Amino acid sequence: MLKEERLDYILKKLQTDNKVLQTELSNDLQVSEDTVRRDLESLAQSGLLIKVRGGAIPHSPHPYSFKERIGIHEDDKRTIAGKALSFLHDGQTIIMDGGTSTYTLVKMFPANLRLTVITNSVPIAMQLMEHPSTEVILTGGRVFKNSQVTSGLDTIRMLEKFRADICFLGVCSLHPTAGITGIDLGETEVKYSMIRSASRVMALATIDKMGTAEPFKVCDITELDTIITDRVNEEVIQPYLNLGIKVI
Amino acid sequence: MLKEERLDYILKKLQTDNKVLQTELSNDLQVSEDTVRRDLESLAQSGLLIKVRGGAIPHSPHPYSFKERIGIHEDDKRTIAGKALSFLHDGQTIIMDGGTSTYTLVKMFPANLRLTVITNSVPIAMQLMEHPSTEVILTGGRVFKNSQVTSGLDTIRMLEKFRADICFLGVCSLHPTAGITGIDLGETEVKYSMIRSASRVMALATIDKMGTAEPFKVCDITELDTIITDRVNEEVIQPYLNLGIKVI
DNA sequence: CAAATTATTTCATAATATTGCATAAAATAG
DNA sequence: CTATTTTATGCAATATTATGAAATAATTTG
Repeated sequence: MLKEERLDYILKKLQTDNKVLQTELSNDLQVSEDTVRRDLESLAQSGLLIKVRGGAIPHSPHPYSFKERIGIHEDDKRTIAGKALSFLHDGQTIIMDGGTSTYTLVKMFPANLRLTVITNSVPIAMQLMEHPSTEVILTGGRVFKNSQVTSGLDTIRMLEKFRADICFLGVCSLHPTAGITGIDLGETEVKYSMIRSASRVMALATIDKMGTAEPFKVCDITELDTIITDRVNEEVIQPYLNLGIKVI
Repeated sequence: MLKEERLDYILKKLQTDNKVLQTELSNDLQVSEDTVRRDLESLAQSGLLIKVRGGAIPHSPHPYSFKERIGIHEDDKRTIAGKALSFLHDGQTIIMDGGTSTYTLVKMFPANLRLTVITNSVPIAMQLMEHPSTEVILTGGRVFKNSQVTSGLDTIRMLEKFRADICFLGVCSLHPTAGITGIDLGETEVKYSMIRSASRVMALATIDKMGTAEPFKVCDITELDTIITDRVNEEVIQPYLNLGIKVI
């Protein structure tokens, strides 16, 4: 195995897991930990990652402040993203909302999937730069630093020009009667615009976000076609099913 | 077996396997490893693959992309960025073109600098996410993966709405009579639009880009106010000074 | 056509680079 | 503070690369 292959593997793993452990890598790659350490060192030298005791973490601390929630909910998000993947097919046009769930989904895109992705998320656009076969359209506008998405009139105007097959919404809060709600007025307006521009709307939400509400309303819950969540809890999801929304 | 046949075989194998090993090739082709090494060397010379210890790996999917260019001429770019910094003051609105020079400049922004930055570069927007006091406006549009910028009509329309104090242009080629030129029509159009939306235009260019030209024209050289370069070579810069352009 | 030139390839050998191991130093957790 | 884990260092084993000489093949030239 070439050294470059190892480096590649490490970077890919870092990309999906948001961290790498030397012991794990030593196992995966079948080389000594010394070699792994030296590999990490050289990657750190080129600024591709940050070496920490016992392993390494990605260089660009993305919004979804990796350092703070290392690994937390990461598995749940991958579960959700895995379910969402099954709805994606070559040739579709997809609107991708910002957020950690959608970001995880994008990271899991198979290399041969050929999509057109419309997004207002800077990290998602950045991520798709690596993807060989997606067409990326970024909506313009003012960039919000905490959520790392563009928003405002420009964003909304641009979204209005598209007609997508599916909109994947990263939702903050979901409630059977309060609907979909968020903590920022500008962002909720953009989300609503995304919903209007897509034939089907799928919300990605970990189970703990269901049944909660925030100050600003995006839309009624009935605007959703499907809710994709990590664990399907009968009790929690029944109200949504009653409204004719699929929950998987 | 002809040398060309061997080279062909190597490239095909590289395509399917994503790597080649010298030992393997030596076996497959029934020639010594020395010969294989020389073959790989010549292929690497023509930029068809990247030679690494023990074999070779393919060129990254988008050749000469932003990612590969980053790091080359890094010192020169920092010199240029350092000079450019002196023109920046709190409260200004700046248009930042894409490119590695402008990216380096953005990375060097002092933490307390309070700017409004309008850019079509995804990595620059991403970088400024870390910056505490800049306002970032990203122009929308289709994202080009090589240069990692948005371009197209949406980008141009959005740029038209702004009036910036300075436009920092990352130029491909500069020539006293041919003007500023680039290798992609869409991108040159966007650059022109940036120039029109700013009061002063400053080009960031390493000295080796001066006196060269590419197929698509951005604008006449006289549209520039200032050229910021790494080494001020009297002979090279004289034609620009004669046209009333400052060179520093 | 044959000799001479040139290019290509192999082999032998020396120089370099990589890797894993042993051990000591340092950092971390309990 | 001590036990444990991780990191750093030197070193030996191995693998890879570079170099020059010799052998071979291809091409040119008279």
